[in-house]
Amino acid sequence: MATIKLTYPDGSVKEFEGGVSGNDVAKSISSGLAREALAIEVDGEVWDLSRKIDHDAGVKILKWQDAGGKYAYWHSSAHLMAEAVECLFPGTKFGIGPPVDHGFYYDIDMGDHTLSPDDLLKIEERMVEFAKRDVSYVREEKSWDEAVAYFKKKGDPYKLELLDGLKGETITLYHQGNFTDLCYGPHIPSTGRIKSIKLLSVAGAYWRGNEKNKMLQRIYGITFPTKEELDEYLFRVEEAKRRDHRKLGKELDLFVFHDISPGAPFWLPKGMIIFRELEKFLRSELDKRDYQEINTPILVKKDLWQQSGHWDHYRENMFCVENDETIYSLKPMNCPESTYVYRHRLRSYKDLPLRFSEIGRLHRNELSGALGGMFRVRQITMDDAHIFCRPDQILSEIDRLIELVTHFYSIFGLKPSYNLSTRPDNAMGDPTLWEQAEASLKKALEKNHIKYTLKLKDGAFYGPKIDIQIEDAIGRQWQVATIQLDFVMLPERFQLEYIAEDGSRQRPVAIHRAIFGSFERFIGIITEHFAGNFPTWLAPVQAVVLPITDAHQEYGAHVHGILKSAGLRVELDDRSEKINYKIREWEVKKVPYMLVVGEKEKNNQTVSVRQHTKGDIGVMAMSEFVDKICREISEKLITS
RNA sequence: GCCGAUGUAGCUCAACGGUAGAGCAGCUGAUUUGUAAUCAGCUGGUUGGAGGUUCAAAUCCUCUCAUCGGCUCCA
Repeated sequence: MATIKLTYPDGSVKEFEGGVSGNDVAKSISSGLAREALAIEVDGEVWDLSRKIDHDAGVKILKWQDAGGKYAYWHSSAHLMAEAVECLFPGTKFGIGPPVDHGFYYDIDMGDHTLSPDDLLKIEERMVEFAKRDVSYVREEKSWDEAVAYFKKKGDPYKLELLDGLKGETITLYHQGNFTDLCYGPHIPSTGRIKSIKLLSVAGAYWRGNEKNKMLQRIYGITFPTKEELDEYLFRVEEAKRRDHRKLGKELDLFVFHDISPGAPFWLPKGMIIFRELEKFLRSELDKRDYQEINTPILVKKDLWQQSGHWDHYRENMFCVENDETIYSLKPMNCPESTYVYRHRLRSYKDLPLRFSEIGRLHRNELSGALGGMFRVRQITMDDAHIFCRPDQILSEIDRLIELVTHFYSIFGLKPSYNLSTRPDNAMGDPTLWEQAEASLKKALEKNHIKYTLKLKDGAFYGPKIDIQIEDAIGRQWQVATIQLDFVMLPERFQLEYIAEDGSRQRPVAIHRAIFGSFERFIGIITEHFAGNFPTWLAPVQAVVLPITDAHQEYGAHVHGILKSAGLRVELDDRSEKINYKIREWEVKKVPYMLVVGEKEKNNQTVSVRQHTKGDIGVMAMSEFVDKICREISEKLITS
């Protein structure tokens, strides 16, 4: 066979005989690499190591560290799990079993049998056993007819349904041990690579993600090449649990939920302080940037929603009440009402842009099963704004918004990432305007040196948008802010106009934007992000004065008074308890500063400062401490 | 809404057909303490709710509400 040229990631080119396998390529580089290799990338496509390469190509050997390697590893793990399930529960029908970001799952139909945690353990044990056999994953190409015949014989209706969508194509099957699956692959060389296995949970999932279809049982699992990596993963899961805002919210007296109003928090005094600080921060930033705050009714007649189109498309999510034969609804969005503020006066081109901000309380009747702590509530407080501008002002407005958003997240130590979504097929509005707007969004992102992911055709039907995700302290991504252009929904439906320079009536462009997304969700996110150790400016109690004995209460009260008049949220713990006891208690409450005062401090007019999580940071003059903490608060420093 | 699990004192959990219990918290008293828990006593529950089975139900059954993990949806 002819020789072929393979290009490595470093650009070097090596010649091989045609039909060389990825495995051979890995071996030719080093035996160590061959041991670690899981798959090979051939011209950007991930292949099995055993598959023969017969043309010139760019190649990269994939190991566990590579995303492609992990995916193949977990994909193969899913097959291993399926084999264990089939062995323990013959007759099980298989749906799909792909890898996911952290592990893999397989959707299965077991008829009447419901999997118990005990079953999971048994499956896990069997997987360990099968993995040890160290059998190869074998790829086989079959004609469509042969594949159909195979799964007909096996009696796997879901696989047959999948095959329906692959008519005329060459079908690949993968075998390992006694299990055969319809699968594109790729897979790792053999089951022996899978060393550490943990089945995590079983949950219902609709076949093909469609709620009209039958619900299958989905088993989630994860595997690793070493036990240490599994332990580390499980530790990270524990860490996430430790940070859970539902747990911390209760422990730190921030908020609680009650059966009496599912999906709506009761804000406790301490949580309300965080809420108010965020509002204060938001308002001061928006004031600097020439926003005008408005407030619109919560309860409005359904006529508004008929005009906005929500009545047709969003009605099942709206709470309605009837009064005197008129149907009202609690607003699920602020936007339609903001147009009433716009239309309050005839607007001139000179008035634009108009930036109306609104901290609006919304109600959305989310499905009961969708609720989850602060992350998904029915009563939402949104940091909303609607900017009405001329088309030629889009660029500068987006530019300002990007500056605002970047500034906001930097204060919290959250890393933003940006997605730009463009014109979908069902778009409404002038295509030229779309093009112009998309170009403006791009330009604004580029001007700010922001890398972004382009999501083609993912915009709303009324305009393109920039979605912003943030990454928290433990690497999780959250969708929060959104900047949406709107040529249609508000401007057209509500017939917004401004008088242009030439006296003609023109349509403004509306920009919908939120930064926190919602106060509820954002507070949930930062509670987990900071693990409850809020920066001093947000901390419900910023400092607490701890007199050592009753003899120091008077001085303690003096210190407390000074801090209070400096504007701090400070408490005095004058209980007759041991100092260790008090310290422990306030440490658990995650208060940033403790001021221990006893005989020495009283005589020298000082305070002994203990910082949360850091311990004793020494004795300071009172004024020194006040300066320190006040600077920390005004600069919104992150100290934990 | 769908699938599965769970619901016992303010919190974390025990009791799994036979008188509901512990730790923490709370209250009372003693203790006067130097950087993560002083001691003693006391209070606290129609076992989420409604029905049913049984001589007897926290425990078994039915319905319902809520929560959790997913699916769908989404700020």
